[in-house]
Amino acid sequence: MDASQPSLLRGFDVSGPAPGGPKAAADHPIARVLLETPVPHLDQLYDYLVPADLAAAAVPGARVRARFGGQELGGFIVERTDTAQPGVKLQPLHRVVSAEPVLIPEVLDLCRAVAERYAGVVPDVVRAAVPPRAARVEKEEQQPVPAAGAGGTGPSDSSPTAPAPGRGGVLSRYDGGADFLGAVARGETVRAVATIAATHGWRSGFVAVTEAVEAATAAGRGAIVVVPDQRDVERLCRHFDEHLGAETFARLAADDGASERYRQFLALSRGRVRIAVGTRSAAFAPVQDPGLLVIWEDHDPSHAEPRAPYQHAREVLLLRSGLQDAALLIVGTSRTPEAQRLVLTGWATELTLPRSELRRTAPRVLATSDSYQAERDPVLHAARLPRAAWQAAHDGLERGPVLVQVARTGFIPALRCERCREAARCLECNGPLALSEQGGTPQCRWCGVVAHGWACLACGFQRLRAASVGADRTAEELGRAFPRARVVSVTGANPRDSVAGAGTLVVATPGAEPVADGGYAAVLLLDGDRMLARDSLRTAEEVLHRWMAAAYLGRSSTDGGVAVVTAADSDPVRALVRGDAPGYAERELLLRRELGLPPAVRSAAVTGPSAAVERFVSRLELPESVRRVGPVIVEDDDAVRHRWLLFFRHADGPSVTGQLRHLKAVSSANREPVVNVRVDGDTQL
DNA sequence: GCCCCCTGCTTA
DNA sequence: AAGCAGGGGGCC
Repeated sequence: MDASQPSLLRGFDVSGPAPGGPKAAADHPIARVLLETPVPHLDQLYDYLVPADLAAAAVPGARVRARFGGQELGGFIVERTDTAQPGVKLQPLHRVVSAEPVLIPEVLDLCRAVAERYAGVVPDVVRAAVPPRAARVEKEEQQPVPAAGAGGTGPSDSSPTAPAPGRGGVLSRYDGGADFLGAVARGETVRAVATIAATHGWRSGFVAVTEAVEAATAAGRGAIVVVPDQRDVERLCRHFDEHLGAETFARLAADDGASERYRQFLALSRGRVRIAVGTRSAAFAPVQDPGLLVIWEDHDPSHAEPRAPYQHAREVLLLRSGLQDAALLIVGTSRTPEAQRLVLTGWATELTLPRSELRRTAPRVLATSDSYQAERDPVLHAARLPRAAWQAAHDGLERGPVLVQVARTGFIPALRCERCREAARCLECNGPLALSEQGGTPQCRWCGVVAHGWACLACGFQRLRAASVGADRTAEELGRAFPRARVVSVTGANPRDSVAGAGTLVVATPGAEPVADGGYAAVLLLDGDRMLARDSLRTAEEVLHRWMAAAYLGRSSTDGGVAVVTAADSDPVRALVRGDAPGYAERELLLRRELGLPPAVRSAAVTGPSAAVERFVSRLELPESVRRVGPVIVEDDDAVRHRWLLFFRHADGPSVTGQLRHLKAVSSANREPVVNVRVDGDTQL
């Protein structure tokens, strides 16, 4: 038909348009397309010819399929233009999957910024940002968003309309809080870190989040709230249902199912609602003109994407805040060194609860060393209870429910006799037996002797069981220590939202603690020393958070609330006693600065086959100030891999990650073995 | 990533 | 001259 077309096409490629095939679109006949390929050196835009019959559907942001090399790939139209890259033989777009603009320009820009920051490829980020399509959903009538209740999560929480503590709201009781809310309401780009120290646990935090979201709405702008997991999504949505209205926000969570997720996504991209609540990928939600970005509990590891390029929701929101002039609020019951760094550099302001207010709302905290082994009472010994803790629980049960937080199963690698449950001891040295990581034969943790042919010293039985000293086991032991209490065991596998009443003893693992109506009379925090014994940069920070989160479910000291932590004196213990998570984060950050460790500096881990990694690292042209550490040998499934760690200043971030990205593209183009690059990841530290 | 095509070597 | 394996470049 159009004589000018064939010359643009590959002359003899039969897969192209048949002779006299489709004409190109009259207007903007070229589509620039982002292809869904994880290959680093293909991370760029490609031009395609838009056939006339696809012209109307081929809008920017639309999902398409196009021929690329020998295969057909999915992708997104980034823009329509009149001119193509010179010297390129254009292929026609094969199909416009849907005219729905799902990748909006602001989100694409964000994906690019994230890819740069994490030395990854844009399509990998886009995959997290745009949920898979559910064709049917696009055709549905535009109904009010059926948001929260839809998941059938049950009416279980007949939550007594949130105990909104204090008139005048939560945030305004924090120094700087009222100013922050005012600025958000005026649509200004303010950034703040708020560490909620208050009884009623997360509910106070949700009130604070709601206040901030309402301020953004008042400014005529949208808002995004990112929470760590499905359970928080449900809780917060319930809260929003009551305080903002069920039809005012979209809920983005993978667990709601593909159709529902896409339905909620469309409600945002089509502008029907402008508030999004969801898990980490909600940081990319297509909210129109977001004026406020919130991350709840930014310490939670679920905020980090487990797939390349391993972006963290907090950093995504930080980038988005800059790109879209949106206010940012980092809020939760703990303070990460990352958040503290933003405060210290002046990038964010800190919203602090005045000491007097803190004393009024916090429980009294006692620390007792974890010395139950020295106790003579066998019952307390079995339940791992120092006497002071027992006393607090005993008194507390008279006045209300009592919470006992225990380490998760698996934290305590002890073994017991299967029959009499006596702790299994090494026959040589009396040390504790434990299974190694992979299981197998038990070994003494003191002398290392392998316990072949073990027999119980007490009863002679020859079989061991893992002393899963988790919540269930502890509940059993505590039942004996408190014969008159009603003992309830709550874990991730056996969840429960709330409890009430004196005489109830709740044994829970960290994060699973139910809320008590009116607060717990006493909170016991057990297994502290064991939890602190793990070796990772984040251990103390995590443990302090777990303690804080549980302690603040207790009543305030003025109401007789008490929390007892059983651990040897240490920085996190002192921080808990003082109720000073920000102070702890600050000391921790200053220490990291001295040691040259994240988050005072940024990091990148380069892992892969030894030769490839060595070559990769040696080719990097890095600023002087970059510290290289390695190689360390890591083994996964019989493959020996090397890992180098790079530590670099924040100011050098763009040049270092740019270099890493460039080199990945080069080595991928050269077909060299794949090296894994992980920027600012935790797992190896 | 996958396809294609080039190269170089084989056998006749 | 045809056949086949191996590897590198291009893909819009």
